[in-house]
Amino acid sequence: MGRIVIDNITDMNLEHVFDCGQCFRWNKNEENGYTGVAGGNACHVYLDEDAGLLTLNASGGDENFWRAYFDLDTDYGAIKEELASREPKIRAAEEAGYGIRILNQDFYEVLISFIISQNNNIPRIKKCIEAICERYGDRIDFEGKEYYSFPKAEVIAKVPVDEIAELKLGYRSSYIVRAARKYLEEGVPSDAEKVLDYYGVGPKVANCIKLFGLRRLDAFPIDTWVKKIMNDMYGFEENDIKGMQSFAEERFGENGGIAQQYLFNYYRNVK
DNA sequence: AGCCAGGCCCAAC
DNA sequence: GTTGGGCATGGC
Repeated sequence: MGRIVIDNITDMNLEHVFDCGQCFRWNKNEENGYTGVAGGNACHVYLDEDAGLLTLNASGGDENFWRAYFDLDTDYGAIKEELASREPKIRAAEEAGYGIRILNQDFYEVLISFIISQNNNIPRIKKCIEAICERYGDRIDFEGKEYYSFPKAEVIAKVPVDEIAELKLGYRSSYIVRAARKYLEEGVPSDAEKVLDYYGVGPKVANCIKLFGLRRLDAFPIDTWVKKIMNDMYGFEENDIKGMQSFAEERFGENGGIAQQYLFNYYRNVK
């Protein structure tokens, strides 16, 4: 598909985009960029922040696809100002995580990925997802190397649970197959609250799916890290999930999910 | 070695 | 409606 160069890029930093826990299939490459797979396309991406140039070298996907995927038409500078005006203490987290953008990912890929994420750590989540892709995804040959798409729901839905369990997914194996089947029947939910109807999806994973898979930017996922943050920064007891949710609603509002990404990045990668 | 990880299900209160 | 044990696996 060749190279795509997009100019006028501001408020973007690849490390922060890919290392804030929203996606699992992008890794640093040897040319100071990142390589990953999205929408069935393998892609190398590079950013010259000073020049404001984003360069993509992908096996597929046109500029419109990648522009949407990387959320290039959202003004994050304005969002950061709005959040900080309502809750000044977030400024430090915004600065530490400058250039985070909420990717527009495929709902079903997000659904399966965050089912895998539960009670799991990020390095192992990435390994589990790559294992599923290599085993059940479509091979993508690109520049002499092999990549794999995220497997279609049609494929996963037919896999016996004990077979997919060979990939060391633990008790999540059955959740995954059941989720693929449900998604095949129902498609992308029209009501975001319905993600909770998936077996194996609880409040935290549901909020991740809403935020990353349905672009519900107000969704505020509370995991073990955010509990620590909310305790440290705002004095909440670690089991006071309701208090934290309503605080996020009131203080961060429609951009609560973006605020959460800054905070999550801040505590995992800085503090 | 032992605690913990982007938690959830289910039974028992 | 809330609370706590159990859960597969491996990173650190």
